[in-house]
Amino acid sequence: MQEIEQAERQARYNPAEIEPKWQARWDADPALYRAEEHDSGKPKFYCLEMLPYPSGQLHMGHVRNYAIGDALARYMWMRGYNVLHPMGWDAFGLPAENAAIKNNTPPREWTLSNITAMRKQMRRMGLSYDWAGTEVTTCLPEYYRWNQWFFLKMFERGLAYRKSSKVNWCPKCCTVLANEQVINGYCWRHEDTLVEQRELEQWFLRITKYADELLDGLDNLPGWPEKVRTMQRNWIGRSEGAEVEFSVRDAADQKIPVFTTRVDTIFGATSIQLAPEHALVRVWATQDAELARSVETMLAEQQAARESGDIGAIEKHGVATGRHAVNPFNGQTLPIWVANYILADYGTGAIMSVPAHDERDFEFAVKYSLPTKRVVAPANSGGTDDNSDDLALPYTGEDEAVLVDSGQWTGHSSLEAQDEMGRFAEEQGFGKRTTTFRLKDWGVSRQRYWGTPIPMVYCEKDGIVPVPEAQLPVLLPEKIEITQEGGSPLAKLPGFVDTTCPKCGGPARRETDTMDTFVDSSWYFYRYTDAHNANAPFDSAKANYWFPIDQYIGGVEHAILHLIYSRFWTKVMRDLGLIANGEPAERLFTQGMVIKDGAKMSKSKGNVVSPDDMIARYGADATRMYALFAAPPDRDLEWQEEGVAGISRFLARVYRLVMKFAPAVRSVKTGAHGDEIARAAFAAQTPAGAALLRTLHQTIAKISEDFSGRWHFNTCIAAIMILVNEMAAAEPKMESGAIATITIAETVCTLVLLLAPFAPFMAAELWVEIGEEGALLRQPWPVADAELARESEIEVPVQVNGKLVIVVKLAAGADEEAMKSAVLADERVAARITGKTVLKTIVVKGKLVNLVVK
RNA sequence: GCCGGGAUGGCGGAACUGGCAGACGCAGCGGACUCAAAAUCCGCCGAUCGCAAGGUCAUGGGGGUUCGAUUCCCCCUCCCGGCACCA
Repeated sequence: MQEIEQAERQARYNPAEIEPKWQARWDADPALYRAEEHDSGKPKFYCLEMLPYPSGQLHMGHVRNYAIGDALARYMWMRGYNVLHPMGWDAFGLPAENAAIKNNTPPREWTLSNITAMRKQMRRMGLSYDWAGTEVTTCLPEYYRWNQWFFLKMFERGLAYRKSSKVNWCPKCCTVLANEQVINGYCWRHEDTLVEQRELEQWFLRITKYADELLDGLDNLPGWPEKVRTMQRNWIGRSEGAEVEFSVRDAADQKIPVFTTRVDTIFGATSIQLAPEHALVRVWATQDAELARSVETMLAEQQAARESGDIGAIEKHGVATGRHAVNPFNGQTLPIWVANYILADYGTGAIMSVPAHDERDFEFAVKYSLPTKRVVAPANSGGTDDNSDDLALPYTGEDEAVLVDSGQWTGHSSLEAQDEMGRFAEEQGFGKRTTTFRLKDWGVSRQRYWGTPIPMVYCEKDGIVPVPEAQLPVLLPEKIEITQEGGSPLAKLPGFVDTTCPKCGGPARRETDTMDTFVDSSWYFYRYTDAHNANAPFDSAKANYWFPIDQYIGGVEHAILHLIYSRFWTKVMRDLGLIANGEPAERLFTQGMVIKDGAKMSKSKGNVVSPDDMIARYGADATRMYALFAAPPDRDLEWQEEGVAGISRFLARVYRLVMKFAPAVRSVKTGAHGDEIARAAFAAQTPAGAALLRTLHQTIAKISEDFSGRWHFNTCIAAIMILVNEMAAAEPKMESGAIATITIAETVCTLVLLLAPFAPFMAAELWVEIGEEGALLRQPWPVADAELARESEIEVPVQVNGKLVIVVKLAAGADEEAMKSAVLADERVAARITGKTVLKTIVVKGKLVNLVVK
């Protein structure tokens, strides 16, 4: 009695004991999962998950992300790849400052202690990162000095520049935000805070120089999700068209360039519309009090709409300026209006209004009774249109549509005319064919403390002077008081601000803004390849060996932030000669969100589940395995704790089963698994043993295939469950003897290997228990034997008129004739077709038989 | 409005190139073991009619192609995400 209890206790699966033990062992010997030397001769595989912000706590989104990446990295190791699987910290940023204000803790201290806590959590999760070799922390001078170095390189090349412009200002962050960080008018960090517009002088990075390449490059990234590519395409927003210069009547010096994608409709222009912020409007407003008032109202209304959050809801309206412009194509005079729907910062801030062929212009023209002039007709109208038919306007046309009433271009197609008229404008000197982007340059100045100091100096004599490379890093001062009042905290530190001009040696002021933290994350993955290099951001040879990233895994929320910035940065680094490739990642995977009670798991919604709790209750293996099992990785995952308990039960079952067979496995000579002798022995199997081996090899095949791209780890784990169920059921049926023992040993050994990517702690533990030696990650991944996996018998569904009647068992190799006769010989089939005529027999080899009868 | 992704039992999901719809798990029900409970093991588990054998209906809705459709085509509804007066 006591002995039985003793035995039961020994066989009880206890992750709280197993997991910390292995965690300690892996920590002590990182060589178990460290990348090989570059010249190892193995193929390389760079597997990367997006680096986290060190908030202090891992959440389930992280757990899911890392469970995917870690499973892949472990699989690739076992497949014999030279794997780089690093982790680091996006360690600059606002929360550290907010914590400093709240708790009076220095941001550096707060951040570093959070990192320590989260690193511990990640280790507890059993994630296979090489901490000592590759960890990167962006808030350390050894890292951010290279941000400054890149900034100087960009400045040299005119890619970093300073300009005054309207910028997004978050009153809660007390800093400027990039366009990418404004979501529907709200701050990306403060869902309830509307972003204000302020006119400020700021540093910008010329990402627009790469707009074309960033866009076109998307076509060559088949390994990226279509969704992300589409989002980036929309964000970059390329429009090809023409810029045409209208002149202001009676004011020879005043010109109004307009941008249009439909220059072919220019003969139909009936007014010019300017944005309220347009430079000419400002000039005219000084001479026209009424106009000034109207424009002011317009701007105030926009401001109010922005504040209420629905700028799209404003009704279109405008006001005539009383001035007129001349259409250079036909000399026609058009009234100039100011309209609230014209965007100041897109194109030229001015448009030609063609009511007949543009929906917005049409709406506007109807409202103010502006004339509508048709100049394009559908291709099938033969181009003879005389404006008198009743085709519904606006007619926005198509490429083949035909121009009417358009001077020398009458009768030409829209598409032809667009090109011809653009050329004509160029020849005549009043326009050009051009391309406009929605993408704007990246504003990187932040009026905050916890970021990379921008390495620039302002000298009264020499103006903007870059800090010489030799003087890098410009260190971020440690002792500083952070307050809520806004403005750059560094500006209040005379010891930081006051410096000497590197050019003339005279007194000068340092730039006191810091860089956007998206700068840090734009190139961190290159640093992983050479994390401790003190002389360069990284060694080019090392980067070129590892890049591009073979598999990048992260949330889709970075589609137009990090993922566009880092593509830009990569292209800049390529042009600097640092790297060979212009794209950072060959393949990108965006995992779904973790959902609880119908909403994304988040602190603010109060529906978070703590990984620590789950680990304490069920273990890390069960927690990460559940994250993979509950849904395919690309879909959202509904968190249900009962599911974790289910996985935990399954793992306990595996543990007991393997422990039960462990003595038998140990008794089998190592090296027998999968070799010729064993295989010959399998040929003489009992049916139960053969069936088990068949399932085993089908499972290997299924999992291996999924790792190569489909990533449906939920079905991989289901397949392992089936194997375990079958093993438990088959074993009692198998006769005892050498063959059965070998079969069981083979199955158990392979099962442990198959579990290694998903439940690494338990796999490592069981690997030792069954008498194997050596690091599990260095074991070769099992290879499926097609011969063993093949079914000897198949079940063939038989249909009559497409409806299932019976299922017959046939030998696997049966040809069409054999299938047909076997089916017709079956009495149940015969009963179904007596008295009827078989019109047609459809036989799909190995699949089914369908009798069409009448 | 445009773009992308979805909709399958009580729940998460499976069915990969058109071929047995509901794998695997969760929850539930029944049983074994137990003084009892937990744990474990075994069985059942889409709806409906039927004592049963078996039948009928069923993958958001409606059409179509096909011997055969969760899968392909057309139309529609709803949900999630992105962009949104971009000229």
